[in-house]
Amino acid sequence: MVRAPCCEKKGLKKGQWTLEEDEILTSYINKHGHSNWRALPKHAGLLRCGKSCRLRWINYLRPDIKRGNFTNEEEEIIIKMHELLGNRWSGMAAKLPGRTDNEIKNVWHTHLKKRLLNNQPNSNTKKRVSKQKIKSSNSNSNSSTLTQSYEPSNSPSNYFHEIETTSSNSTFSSDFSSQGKNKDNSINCEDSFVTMPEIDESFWSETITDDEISSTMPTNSMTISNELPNQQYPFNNSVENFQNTFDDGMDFWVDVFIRSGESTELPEF
DNA sequence: AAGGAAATCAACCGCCCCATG
DNA sequence: ACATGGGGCGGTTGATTTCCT
Repeated sequence: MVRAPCCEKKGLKKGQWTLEEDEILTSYINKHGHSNWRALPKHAGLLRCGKSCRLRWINYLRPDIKRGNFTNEEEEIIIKMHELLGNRWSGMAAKLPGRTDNEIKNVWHTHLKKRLLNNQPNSNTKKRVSKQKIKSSNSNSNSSTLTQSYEPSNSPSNYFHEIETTSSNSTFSSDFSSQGKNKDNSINCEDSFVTMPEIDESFWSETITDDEISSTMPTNSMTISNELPNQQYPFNNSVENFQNTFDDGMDFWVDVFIRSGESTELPEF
């Protein structure tokens, strides 16, 4: 049986979004939400496929999107999560607030993969400066709704504070093939753990300078200084919070991985 | 300065999973 | 149990930008 195309192909616009389209979509979603992507373009008056609208919103128009170059720490996180999850871009995006799976995927394919192949510790040495594309009719000029300047965020690694790298002896299966969809939280993890809090938007709002980053973040280490204030590491050991935090299997494995720090005993895929 | 090569990234495509009837 | 529709995901493409000679 052949499935019907997701949307009527005829008469639908493709390619770059215009500022006007962006505004229409943003306005509509702000007003009505996006309960039905397929019906959305019709109701909003857009000549776009519902999927295209969804993608545009998720990857670009969403208010919580974080633009700009990835920090070294974010790249390190991506590399490490890729070791754990493979090409589970959405899983990685879930742990990098403000970043989209598409963006992570692009970063991986453009320079992280090459960096690993070349065994380079830092890709920024040759990384091109990301500039907003200037197109006459292009939505990329929609700075009215999006923050174009990138502020170096507070370190995500702060949340991985004091991870015991020797605690990698957690007894878990190496089968990750179904973790993404696994809703069963009854995974037994009796070894040492800490609660990984959800990273809220305020996490990204604080800015630090590059110098601060470099002084608190050794290039090749996920461990950061103990001298930073405690509130930067909102961990506690509550089992209750632990259970609430791990809403799905993916979160669990990501956090197990993160806690394991530099462990070399990663599962193979 | 010009032109080609390489890199980047937004967007599309098609498949898969899940919810629903 | 099965069919169907919708959402989500990962792979890929192609336009654009930047670098290099």
